[in-house]
Amino acid sequence: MIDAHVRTRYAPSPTGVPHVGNTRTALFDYLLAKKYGGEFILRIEDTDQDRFVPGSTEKIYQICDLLGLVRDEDPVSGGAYGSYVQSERLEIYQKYAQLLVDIDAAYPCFCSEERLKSLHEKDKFAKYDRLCRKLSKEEVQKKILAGEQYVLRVKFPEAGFTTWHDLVQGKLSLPNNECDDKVLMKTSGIPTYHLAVVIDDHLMKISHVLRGVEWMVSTPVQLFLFEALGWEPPIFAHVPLLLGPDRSKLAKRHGAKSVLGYVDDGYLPEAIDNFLFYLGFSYKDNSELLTLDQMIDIFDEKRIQRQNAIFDIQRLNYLNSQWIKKMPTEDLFLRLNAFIPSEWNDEKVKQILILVKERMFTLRDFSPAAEYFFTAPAVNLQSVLDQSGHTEDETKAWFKTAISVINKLIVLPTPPVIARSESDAAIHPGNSFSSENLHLELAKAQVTSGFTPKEAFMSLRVAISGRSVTPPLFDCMAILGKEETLKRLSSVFS
RNA sequence: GGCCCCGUCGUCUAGUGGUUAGGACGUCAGGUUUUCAUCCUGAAUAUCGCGGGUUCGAGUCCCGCCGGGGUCACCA
Repeated sequence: MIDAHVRTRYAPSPTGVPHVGNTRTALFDYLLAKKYGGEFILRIEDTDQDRFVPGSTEKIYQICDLLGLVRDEDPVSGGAYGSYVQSERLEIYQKYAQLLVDIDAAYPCFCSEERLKSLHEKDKFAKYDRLCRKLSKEEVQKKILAGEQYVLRVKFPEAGFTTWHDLVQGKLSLPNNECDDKVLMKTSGIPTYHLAVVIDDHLMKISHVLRGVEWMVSTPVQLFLFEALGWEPPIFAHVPLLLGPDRSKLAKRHGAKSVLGYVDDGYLPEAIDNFLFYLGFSYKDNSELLTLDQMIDIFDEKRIQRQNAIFDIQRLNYLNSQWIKKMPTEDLFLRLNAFIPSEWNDEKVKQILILVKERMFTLRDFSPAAEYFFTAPAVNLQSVLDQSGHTEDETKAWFKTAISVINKLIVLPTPPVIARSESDAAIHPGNSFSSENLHLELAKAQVTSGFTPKEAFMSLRVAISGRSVTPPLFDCMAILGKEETLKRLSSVFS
């Protein structure tokens, strides 16, 4: 239970489209804020001008929108503590950087890139040797006057431990000599993460910093800064990472996609939310379909998993297929739009969807499973014969029978509704062209045909669809319509 | 390599000293079906990373080891 007013923030860098691991942290940020009736804030951390990728900020908004992560404050709609873009807050950082120098918590460092590089060449894991920390005020003054370039480094304690209580990790205690004097301000006058994050989190009144465990070991530096500035630090919560199948931090090389990529692949945002939630959290058997609001209720910061989770696409597939099945056909139809040719008739698509949704894992599965309804397949006689198990003449006779049976059924002005849809046979009298009557009449004919049900119906299936795997045969015929069904059946032997 | 975190079926996990170590995904088999999928039923898969303790009793507590991960940038 948390008493304080909760304000969390998702603070991505616009260095590309964040992958799902990063997005999961955003989900947890959102959940924590909403669980306690607080605010969820989006801040763009664009202090690395070199790695900036145009367009990423928009992609970040898109991802949040898709997943339903509603922001209370962000760069677009603003808020009481803006700007929410770090590059627009440079004067603020400069002011506090100066303050840190004044209170002797930071110092200018004139070391050249070459010197730093040589330090690392000698020892791959070398820390900054704090050379400039020993410079006298006069020496510093002289160098600055001489126009020497410098960065600002934190004057981090050389000994002792930094201890804090992490919401997820529990009590953490790191030896101070493991941290060196991190750069706070680059020569460009732009702050590094360590400085900017502390200032922003304080100024924006962030109560809980939820971020990936990769930040755990740099927390002492930030804690030191909070203390130096006389500010109350937020509560830190370091959440585990998402790992690729090879167990290393999920990355592009694993084919790690962004939420946008998965949506493109036909995954529903609802399923992605659900999937991300279960990766690192458990509720019942971890397979129930949960809405965002339900996740808010269920979420408990104390129960966030501590071990890294491996991204398993099969679980996403499962959740996605379940969401597809659960979703009303009308709603699902709306989602399908981007995945089907625009010339396909809406009503027909909906009818097919009722049949096909049971068999879909992603929205992309629809189109290949539906195309023969719109385009007559090329059917070769041999494949029909393979299914019928009879000679060409016998098969031809069976088809003739089937055709005449179908011919007797009358097409009503109302569309032939398939068996599984909301409508029922009542509005379709016994002699009408409907799935149910097709079933009844063709089954009767099959009995006297000398064909087994399998032979009789599989051959018809191949004839109308060109394939041996389709939804129930009579439903398919009903959707195809009497005319088209007959056309396809007769064309086999013409 | 130093430091830190983690370690229960392939995967997500339940488990807070006494359980036949449970569930779900996946896998396999059977049932249903004219096919596939759905659905239903069932099965296999975990010497709880390993080794020592503590205890009448340990997945649960302690120690050591091993394994995995993270981090050690004027990147976040």
